[in-house]
Amino acid sequence: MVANEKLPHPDREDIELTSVLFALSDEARLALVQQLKEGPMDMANCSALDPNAPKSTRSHQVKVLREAGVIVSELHGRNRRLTLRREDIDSRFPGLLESVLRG
Amino acid sequence: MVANEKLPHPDREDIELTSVLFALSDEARLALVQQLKEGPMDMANCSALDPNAPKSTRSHQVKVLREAGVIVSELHGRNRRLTLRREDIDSRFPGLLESVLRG
DNA sequence: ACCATAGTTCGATAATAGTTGAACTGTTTG
DNA sequence: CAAACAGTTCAACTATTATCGAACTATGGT
Repeated sequence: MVANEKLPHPDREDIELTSVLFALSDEARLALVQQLKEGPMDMANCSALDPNAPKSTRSHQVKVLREAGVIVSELHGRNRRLTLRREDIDSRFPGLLESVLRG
Repeated sequence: MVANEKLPHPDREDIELTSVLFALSDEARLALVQQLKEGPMDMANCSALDPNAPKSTRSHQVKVLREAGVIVSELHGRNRRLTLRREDIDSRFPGLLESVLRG
């Protein structure tokens, strides 16, 4: 049913505040999240992920956000489609995303 | 007028979101901030700052929060009185502290 | 089947952060 | 003024993160 996952994502109840705050405490990662507030987007199309940076670097930046539970990264064609876990974060930490996405 | 300061604090407008998020992304520092939401408190009385830890360690933990603009550390007798910069943070990033202090 | 695309993973290295003891600064108390 | 108190600063060390090239994996297109 679900697109091939393979990459681990924490369950909603396992999302930790400190991990989320850490993931968002980096300019590049924060910029990506800001971009994703508009809606899901393929990694390849995210201008927030510096296209000049090596792909291993971009992959790592996405990984930190994924492992913290901030975004979902799912296979979509031969791309990775990134989606902000808005409801999960809102449910765990009401108001957090809203305030961060404004900043 | 103001108690002897010496330690630098960023002006309100210089407080950066990523620095604040980073400062709050550590368990020990977050616990201290949680404690300070009740009101100002002297370092020496903060149970959130592990009393068994060396004072250089406690001093460093406080420094990160101070330099990020999360707390004020002012001389008060021979103690340091720590105060959450609630209005400054609220003004810069509305809703952020409220959501973090609940988590 | 083959090749290109879009990533992931691994291993090495660089950069940033955290911990701590020792020496130092400023303040209150005797 | 001297000792005690409360912390800061410094320097060395450890630990965690970030960056990046190279090899690998999976999918789509021809």
